[in-house]
Amino acid sequence: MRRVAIRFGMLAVALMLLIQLSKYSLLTRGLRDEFLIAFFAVLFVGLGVVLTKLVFKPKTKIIQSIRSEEPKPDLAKIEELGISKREYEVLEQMARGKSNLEIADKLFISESTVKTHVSNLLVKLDAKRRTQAITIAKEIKIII
Amino acid sequence: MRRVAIRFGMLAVALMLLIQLSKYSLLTRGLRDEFLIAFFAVLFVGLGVVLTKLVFKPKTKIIQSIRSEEPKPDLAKIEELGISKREYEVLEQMARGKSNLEIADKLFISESTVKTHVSNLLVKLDAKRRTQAITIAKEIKIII
DNA sequence: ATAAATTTGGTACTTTAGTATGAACGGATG
DNA sequence: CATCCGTTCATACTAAAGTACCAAATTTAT
Repeated sequence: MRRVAIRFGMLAVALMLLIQLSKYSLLTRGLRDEFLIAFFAVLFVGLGVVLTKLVFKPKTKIIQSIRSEEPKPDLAKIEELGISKREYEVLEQMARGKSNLEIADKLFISESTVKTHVSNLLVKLDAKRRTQAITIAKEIKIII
Repeated sequence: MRRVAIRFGMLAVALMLLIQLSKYSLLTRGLRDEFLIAFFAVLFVGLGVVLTKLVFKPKTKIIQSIRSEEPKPDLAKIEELGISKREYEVLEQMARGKSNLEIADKLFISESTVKTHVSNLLVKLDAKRRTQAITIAKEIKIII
């Protein structure tokens, strides 16, 4: 990346030197206006490069912003489907591979209640099985 | 790639033209040295900025490279766990919310065979349920 | 070619998952 | 205050998932 700038600078210098050589002999005179300008040209181009790199350097933030696009559950769609808080909690545990009994223990409710919630979720997500409910929920981004 | 070369060529030509202009231009004749230097300083700094932005612009490619990090099933881990091709096919269908019968129909085998494959997968993935197998498989990145 | 692993399939069984239905409780709302 | 909604739970049932054990055909490797 940086090499490109360096190479360009070196090439510019070499180019201008060739121009000078083609027109005048280096031996006849010392430094001349063209050479001075060329020197400053390269110098300030390099300065511009460094400045730009300093100003536009936050690449990590760009990456972060890209990555932070996904971890957002679509709250609007959750409401749209009429999924309640408790149902959503069950859905989250379900998506983590928990059984009905395990979910019941974690949420301090009976397995019957979990079954009710799961059944409601299947209807609301238009799924036949819990595995399908999970894939659908991830597709419509109501869970991550 | 080719564009960079073309732009470089064009910029080199522009640079030389500016050198020539500084020598013979009617516009710059009456101006003093300090002003001239300042003018070129700003000009070339701007040139450096433009150049850098052109050279370092491939943001889309960076994004692609970031995104292309994930869609790679860890083939090494699949072998490590001793998961066969057929078992992996079953795992893929399973992760898409398919039932054993649906998987059987899709892979042209009996439901019994699917059950065998699923059971083997549960052992190899150290899971108690298919939902857990899916989450584990995604965690260790053998499926996307 | 023989051994080893994969793939396939079956039967019989246990365990989860899911459905249907009913009921009770509390909070919010008009 | 009556009603709707969400949450809770139970029973009884059907369906699907998963286990265990066995067996044969096929592929792959040695």
